[in-house]
Amino acid sequence: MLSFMDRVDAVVNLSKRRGFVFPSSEIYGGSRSAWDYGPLGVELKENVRRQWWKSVVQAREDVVGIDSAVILAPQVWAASGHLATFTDPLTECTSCHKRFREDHLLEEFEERKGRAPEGGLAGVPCPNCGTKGEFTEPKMFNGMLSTNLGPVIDENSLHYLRPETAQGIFTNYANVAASSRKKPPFGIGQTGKSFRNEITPGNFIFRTREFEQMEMEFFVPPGTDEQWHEYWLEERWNWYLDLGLSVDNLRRFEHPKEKLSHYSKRTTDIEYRFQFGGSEFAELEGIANRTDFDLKAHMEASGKDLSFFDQETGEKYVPYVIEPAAGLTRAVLAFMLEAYDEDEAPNTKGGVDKRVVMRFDKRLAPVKAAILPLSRNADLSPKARDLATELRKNWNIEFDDAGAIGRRYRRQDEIGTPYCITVDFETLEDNAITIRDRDTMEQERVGLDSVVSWLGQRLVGC
RNA sequence: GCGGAUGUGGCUCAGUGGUAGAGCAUCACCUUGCCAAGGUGAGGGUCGCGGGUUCGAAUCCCGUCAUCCGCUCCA
Repeated sequence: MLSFMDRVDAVVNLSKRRGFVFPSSEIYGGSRSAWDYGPLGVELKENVRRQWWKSVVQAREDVVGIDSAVILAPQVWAASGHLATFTDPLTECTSCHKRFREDHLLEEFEERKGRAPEGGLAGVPCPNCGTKGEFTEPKMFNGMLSTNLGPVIDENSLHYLRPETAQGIFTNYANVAASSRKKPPFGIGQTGKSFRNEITPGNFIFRTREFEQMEMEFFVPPGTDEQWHEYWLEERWNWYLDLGLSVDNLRRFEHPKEKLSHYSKRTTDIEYRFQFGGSEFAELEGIANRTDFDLKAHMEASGKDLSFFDQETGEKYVPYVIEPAAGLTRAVLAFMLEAYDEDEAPNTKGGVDKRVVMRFDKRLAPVKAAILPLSRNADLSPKARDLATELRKNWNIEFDDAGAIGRRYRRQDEIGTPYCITVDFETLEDNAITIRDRDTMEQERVGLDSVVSWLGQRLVGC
């Protein structure tokens, strides 16, 4: 049994070797703020995104999608509270060099002693080494990435890259509701990049300063918010299970009331068994009851009325919001870790060899099938290439005629290709090919005419 | 930002003052070959970067950069 960190190492190595994920800017030494997705990685990531979009947006009558800008008006972040709460005062103990949030140090002292420390920070002992009051001057640490818009850099040019996609939904709430003729309960989904100045990025693609989210804001009449919260928890939990995460590797985490975000009434995380830094689980997705916090905040700041008038009951209200906010790039990591497996395959000498196989759900597999002509024979190649061209109309297909057949099977197993199709000398006579299954390694003879329908039946929803 | 470790071909590493190496991987050709590690050959490295010592530096010294592991960041 592989340990978690061995599994992570194996996946990181496989990622680079086969083109899933590369260190960003590697030729200049790399930057751990972000990672780049290679030819297979981008397929996998887009497949995860597509499954989310299908499940949360397209398959539902009550949810529509949008794609908002990354850079919004700065007032948005003032109104949403991010400008205030994403800015933390950080200080460092000059003795042991641990960093702390100034406000946390003061709060903890007061909780313990029942009084404020004399002289502020100077009266607080370091929680790590006990040295009293030896802290650096607190520095403000802003969690949002900033940039300057326009040719002139001054206080008016300062803008922020979104730290969450959600606010682009709230600012478009009225536009979407009116143009799509939706009324609560209904939702707006969006996927895309977000940016946060994480203090410590790391652990592969788990925590990066540039990352991708899949968020949906579901607007409901106040009073029905708690039921809808439960509903979406269930819905999202099942989505991960359906795409192959094991129930043993998933956990729900209920945020303690006193530690909730500034906007939240209740937040429940869906966590995966990411055992980074000694922890058992870490967050994949947070499902929050944001109440009417955001819409009200934007009503007040913008002066626009974002309330809803219900014709049936004659009531006017500001909808409550249930937000399933998932990390796309974290989901990719979870699916990769879950898919990684080592087993044994027979070899030509009658024994068995170790085999690395990514057991992706077919819907997530970057390559759906590989065409492997048994030999580079002049009669086989054209037939094999024609088949590949035909199948590419529907799916992402690889063609490989280099090296021994066993080695080629191994290459496809390693990237999780569900089906390998061999074209052999018999094909020239019987017009049939052999399809080999990734997991069972069993083979089946299928007529060339029916390959498309054979695959079509097995690649439903891809 | 602080502490510790590391930096030699795509990967894993050897090489501790005298003209850069191995295995794996990649590519080409050969092999009628159905589950990797047959044959022949090829490509690929200013040894992280800058400076210093030396007749001579991957190797010694100084600086610098980057990565990895640790520090209440909630996708």
